[in-house]
Order: sequence, then C-alpha cells, then structure tokens
Amino acid sequence: MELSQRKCMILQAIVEDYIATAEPVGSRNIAKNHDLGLSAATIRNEMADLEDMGYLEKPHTSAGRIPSELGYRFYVDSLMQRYSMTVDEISGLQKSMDRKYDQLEGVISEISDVISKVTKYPAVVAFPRENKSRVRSVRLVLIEERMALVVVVTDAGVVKNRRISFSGDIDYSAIDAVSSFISKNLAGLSAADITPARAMLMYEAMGDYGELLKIVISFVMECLQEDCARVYIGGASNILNNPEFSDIDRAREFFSFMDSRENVGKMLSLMGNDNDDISIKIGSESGVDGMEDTSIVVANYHVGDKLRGKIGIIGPTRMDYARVVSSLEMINDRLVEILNKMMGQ
Amino acid sequence: MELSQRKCMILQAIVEDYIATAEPVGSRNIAKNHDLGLSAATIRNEMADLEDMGYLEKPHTSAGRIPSELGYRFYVDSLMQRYSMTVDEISGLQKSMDRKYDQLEGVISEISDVISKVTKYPAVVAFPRENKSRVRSVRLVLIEERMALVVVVTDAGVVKNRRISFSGDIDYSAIDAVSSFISKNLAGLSAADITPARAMLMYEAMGDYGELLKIVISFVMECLQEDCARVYIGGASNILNNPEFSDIDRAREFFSFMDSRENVGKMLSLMGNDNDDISIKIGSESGVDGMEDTSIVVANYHVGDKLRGKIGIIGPTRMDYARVVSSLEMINDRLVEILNKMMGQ
DNA sequence: GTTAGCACTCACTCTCTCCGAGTGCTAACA
DNA sequence: TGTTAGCACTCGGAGAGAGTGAGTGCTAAC
Repeated sequence: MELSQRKCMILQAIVEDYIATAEPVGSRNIAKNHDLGLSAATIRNEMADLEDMGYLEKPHTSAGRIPSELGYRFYVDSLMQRYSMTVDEISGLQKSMDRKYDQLEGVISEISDVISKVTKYPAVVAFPRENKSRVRSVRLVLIEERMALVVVVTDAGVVKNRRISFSGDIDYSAIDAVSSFISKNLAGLSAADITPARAMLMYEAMGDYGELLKIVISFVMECLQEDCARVYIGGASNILNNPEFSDIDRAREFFSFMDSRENVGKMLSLMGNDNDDISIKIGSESGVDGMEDTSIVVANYHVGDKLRGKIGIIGPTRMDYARVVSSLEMINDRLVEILNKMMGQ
Repeated sequence: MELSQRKCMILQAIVEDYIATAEPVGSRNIAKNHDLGLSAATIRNEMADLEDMGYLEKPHTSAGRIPSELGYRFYVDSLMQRYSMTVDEISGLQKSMDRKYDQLEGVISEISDVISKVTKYPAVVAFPRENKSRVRSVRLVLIEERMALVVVVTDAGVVKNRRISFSGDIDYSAIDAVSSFISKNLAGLSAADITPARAMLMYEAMGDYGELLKIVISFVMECLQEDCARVYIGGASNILNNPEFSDIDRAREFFSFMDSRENVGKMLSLMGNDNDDISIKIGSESGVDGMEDTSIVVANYHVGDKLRGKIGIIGPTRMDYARVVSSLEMINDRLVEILNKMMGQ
C-alpha cells in the first residue's frame, strides 16, 4: 500500500525529530514544530495508521512514537533529503586528508580516524582486497643463510612479502637464478592458473631447489587468494555519545563485538559488494546477533577493477543517515583519488 | 615508619578482599574471613592507624576502608604473593600460542588477544622497535616503469619495504646495479654512520641515478630511526566487567583514551625500559590525565639486544596484580621464544 | 475529514522511611 | 598496657508512595 503524501510528511517529521532528540515523538510536538497545517489530533490519527502499517512503534502506551525498522527503511529509501555539508565541514575534511601518504597501510589506517571524526560514529575500514589479481613479479632476496624474503607484486600494484626459511645452502647467484625462474614462470598467472600440475613441472625443473620453490609458490597462492579482510576500527568510543548505549550491558555487547576484527570483517563482507552506491543495513537487517539496534552504512571503494575495499560506520539505528551518507561519499571520493595516485594508475 | 607485621597482615587482607569484591572492606569481615586471631575491635584500631598513615581511605564514614594508591603500592612491593597458574590456565595459554607464526606483524597483533583473554583486562602491545640497528642489506625491485620497491633488511632481521616512484627511465639491469651499489655501500651502517657527506659521495658516484639514490637513502634512514611505536590493543571491552567502569562517563573517558594509539603509545613509552622486571604504575603514577583510577602493568620483551618492545595490560587500580604479573611473565617468555625462532637467532 | 476536549496511562522524579553495615569511643578485662 | 565487648552514631541504598507531565485513544461537534 502506498503512503499518502501527508503520511510521508508526518513519518519524515517523526524520524527526523527522533534522530535529533532520541526521545519518542508525540503528536503535539509535531504539530508545534513542523508547519504541516494540521492539528495534533489529526496527526494522532495518522500516527495510529502508521503504527498499524508497521512504520512506527510505541515504547509504551503513554509515550510518543518511534520509527520501526520498516520506518527507517522507508525513510532512507524514499524520504531522506540529501544533506549538504557546510563549508567548514568540507574544508576540515580536506585538511585532515591533505597529508602525503606513501603507504597503503598508512592511508587505510588513518582513514578510519577521519571517518569517525567527521561522522561522530565508530568507523570501520576494510583493507583493500584484490580481485582476480595476477602475479606481476616475484623476487627472492637472501637475508641470511637459509633465510630469504619473498616479495610478490600483483598486477594491482600491491606488494606482499614474507620471510621464509629453508634447509640446504644456496648462494646469492643461485637464488637470483631461482628468483628469475619463478618470476618468469608465474608472471601473469592468477590463482586459478597455478595448477598442481604446473607447480609439479616447476619443482622438477628446479631439481635441488624444489623444496624452496614449494614454499614460495604456496606463499604466492596465499597472496592471490587472500581474503581474510583486514579491518581497521576508529573512534569506537563515539558510540557512547548515543543515549541508547548508556546502558552498560548494551555498551559491553557493542565493544565485545568490535573487539573481534573477525566479527567486524564478517559483517562487512555481508554488505553489498556489487554497486557503487552506499549500502545501508538497518537493525536486524545486518543479520548479526546482538547488533539489532545498530545500523551499518558502507561505501565501496575501488581502484580500477582490481583493488576493492569498504569504508563505513556503525551507529545506533537512530542515526543521522543523511549526514553519514554524504560524508561517506565525500571521503570515499577523496580516498579513491589518493589510492589511484599511490598505485600509479 | 615501618609497618608492624600485624598491620601488614591486615593491609594485605584488606587489599585482597577489595580486589576480589570491589566492596569497601569492614573490620568485622576481616575478623570473620581471615584467621588473624584478632577481634573486630582490634582490627578497627589498626585500620584507623593505617588510614592515618595513608595506606587506606574511606569512601564515606559508614563504609569500610579501601586501599589508597600508597596502600596498593606497598602491597605490590612488599606483600603480594606470587600467584601460581593452574594447570588448566597454563595449558590453555600454551594452546592459544601454539600456532605457527610466520610474520612479526601476525605474532604481535595476536599476542594482544592472548593477553586479554588470559588476564581478562584490556591488553596493549607495542610493536618491537629497533635499537641501534644497522643495515644488513638493501634491495631495489622494479615494479613498473618509474616505480620500484625498496626492501631494507636490518641486522635485527626486520624487513621493511616501501614503494617509491621516481622520474627518468631505468631498466632491470641498471636497477640491479644501483641496488647492489647501495647495498654494498650501506651494509653494516647505522643511522649515525650515514652522514650527509657520505650520502653526497654516493650521489656523485651514481651520477644519473642520484635522485633515485636520494629517495632510497632517506627511506633507509627512516627505517633505522623509526620510533613511532606502533601499538596493538586487544580486549578493550574487558574493562567493562569492572564495576568502577559501569559509570558511562568513566567508560567513555577510558575508551576515548584507548581510541588514540598515540595516547597509548605515549603512555607505554613512559613505563620503565631498562630492566627485565615487570613495571607497574598505579593510578596517578602513570602521569596520564584522566587515567587516575587505572593501573598499568607492563613487561619488556627483547630479542638479543636489538629488538625491544612491551606487552602489558590496563585495568582498574583495583586489579588482581598477582595474577596479572605472573600471566604476563609467562606470556612474555613464550613470546620471546617465538620471536627468537622467527628471527632465526 | 478535521478538530477540540477529556479521561486515562504510565514512566519518572522526588521525598520519606527503614535498614544494615560500618565506625569511633568508652569502659571493662587479662 | 594491649585487647575486647558494647553502644551510640553515621550514612548510603533500597523501597514505597505521591505527584507530575507528556502522550494516547475515543467521542462528539464543526
């Protein structure tokens, strides 16, 4: 059933008042504060309808109404007005991202602080994952006897390295030979291309250094398949500014959840991947136990079609969605700019 | 003034009861629960003395006594009994550290979870810093045109890398030449050894590649001097299990502090560096504003005399010091073992 | 269809009282 | 002289009860 325009106006007023005050909204207040040209009694009738339709709920009989999940959902999808950031906000944001970054790690870990500072909610950032990436080059660097560093560069321009140890002696020139052998044989390949058969052939060709090769190739595979999303969290304490978390048990639940990067990563991975739009999960939509009264807003960033990641915030369902969405959009744009530059693309 | 043995026993009883219950301790309870052979009245007199001497304080007239900072300090220095972990605790600890670690980063970030799980307090871990380290080798790996990866290995066995871009073309063999030139010229040098004069000489010798060299050398210097302690935090939510943090403002203060790695790093760096012992700062001893009712317990770990770092916990001043100290000792031992193995020393 | 009016509900706050744990002091005891 | 029993006093916290006010639903009039 469609909502009449009047119902929409009233619903919007309720959602926005509730977001601003965290108090259940009563009919009189709406009549007073919003110039709808309706009396409290009329609004009361409409509110009763909206409640029957599932958009509003009552904490108890003699309080005002608060939006239900459905109410928020409708607000976010159909009623929410674009928030335009003030000049001050924009210049503050630009200033805080105006550093020269030279490491992927540095950008990503700092971006979470920026997000939480701008939105005043806890921020979550997923380290970029690679998408169908291929090996660009592999290098072995001898660190000391029986210990070497493997450096893998993927075609997304991401560098990964790991120290490995092996038995058997090998000297500088031999390791260089192994190094270029591997690089030549793996360059341009994706994880799917490195079949056991192909690896086998390589082991045989290398003879003495087969063991070393084995270790290197398994690390290369790891690099290409890596998908345990590394996650950064910033400004978690911001959640305590919201009265719904002034109950200590509620707060503990939240912080226990955030203590586990794994949890957070899993939650992020459940958010929409495909589109450029911002995706929003309200309350139980996230499907995470114990997070029924938080909402998550996430934007996807990508560099070319190779590197992909997510930035977002977690807040109470009663969240300033409009502000959050436009802040995330701005930050996302700036982030992509920085990453593009850094990746030299 | 020395404390009589009787006063010591009473002080110890009070501290331990208060640690266990978080309730002010009254004279009757001590008489009942501890077999001191004294009546409540006598204990009362001694408690009044202890209060006069500054070891105890009263939250209000008709409550029991709680230890003052001085009281805790005396307890920690002189009264605390060694806690022996149970077989279950030890085997649990060993199991949780029984993974095969292959990256420094991985060990360090995971150790904070282990500590918080074992102690039930928020854990802080400082990434190892290098001490007077020297260059072992430097490698340049060409990633694409005008972009290379610098890999620096220090004599502590730590690997650092950074992507750099430069103007001017350079091919694989040329970059190898530059790479081995740099490595040869910097190997064995510490930050102090790489004087501007020496760098100048190198620039000149390299001619065309002077610019590239400049970038590389400045990165090498960074690696050797790096001392912005990276910090990992685990199990922060554990703080909420302590009733002194059930006040939401107190909790917010704590979490805001922990939100800033910088804060935490600064605090850690103020803790004792020199000795092998565990260092404990009680309440305001830490000198950090807003952390007057938390204590910090920190152990130093080191691998040889090169790598040094800290592991520790932050908890309420009313903390189970005995348990925390022995847990940290055990974890520290195990950590050092793992690091030694990993660094191949 | 809209509005004014009115009875009713219910969380919250404030006040008051009671209770119990704990203290300090005094006097008696070993 | 050190220890203990006894007692009056203090004070936070829990619980009961009354009052308040924001809000609702329903009815009747416009």
